[in-house]
Amino acid sequence: MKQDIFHAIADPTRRAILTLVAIQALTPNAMAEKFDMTRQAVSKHIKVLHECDLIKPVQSGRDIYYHFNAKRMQEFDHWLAQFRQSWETQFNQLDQLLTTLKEQ
Amino acid sequence: MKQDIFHAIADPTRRAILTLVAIQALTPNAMAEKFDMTRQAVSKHIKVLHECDLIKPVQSGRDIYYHFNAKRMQEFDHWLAQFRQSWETQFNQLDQLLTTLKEQ
DNA sequence: TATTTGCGCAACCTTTAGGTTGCATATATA
DNA sequence: TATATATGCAACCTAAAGGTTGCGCAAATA
Repeated sequence: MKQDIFHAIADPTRRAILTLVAIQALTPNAMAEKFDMTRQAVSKHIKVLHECDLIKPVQSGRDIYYHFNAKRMQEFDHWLAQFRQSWETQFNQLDQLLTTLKEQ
Repeated sequence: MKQDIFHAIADPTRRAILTLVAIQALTPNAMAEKFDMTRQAVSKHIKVLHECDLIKPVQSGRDIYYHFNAKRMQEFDHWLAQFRQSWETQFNQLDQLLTTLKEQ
């Protein structure tokens, strides 16, 4: 079941996991040490991130290192693109307002 | 209660609302016409978006026009920034790999 | 003034999310 | 080989999410 990446990043623990693995690939146990919950709870979050391809497992003996998948993360950037024009417009309008106020 | 923007954008209906109001400010009724659910359900989504400041109400008689707040959406952009370096690195590595393969 | 219309709030219901514990399996190690 | 360790899966529980209907209120309109 391919999960929604927006749902995936909605959870703060999952965002923290992404931040961690973006720096360095980690095993589930290594991740679990960083959080105040059981390893199984962390594993559930890993599963969600894995199912939507934000992280990728690399097996090494009995260890599994999960790697950050930048390509997938970039989809957020693409989604945001539709709003960039809006915020540039809004900020220009704010600039103009401030300039006008300053001139008075 | 200030809501989390990550939670706010996790719902597909709310993302659709954001796309709509980024183009043009709309009233709850106007939004509700676009979706296959009751006005009240849409209103709940509006409430979530409003509580986390992604949209701003402007009263006009008994109508309320909700405007997109680009500034708030930009926070999502800032969060993404921490991963930009990762994906540039990964893409460069991919480029190098492809170049190496081509040379062989 | 009486009525319609736009909106928000509250109560309720069902599904999903996120945590727990327990167990099975595969690999590493004594 | 026996044991310890890393991981994933399943069952279970509670809280929250997302939908519904019904209601109240304020503004527009007949």
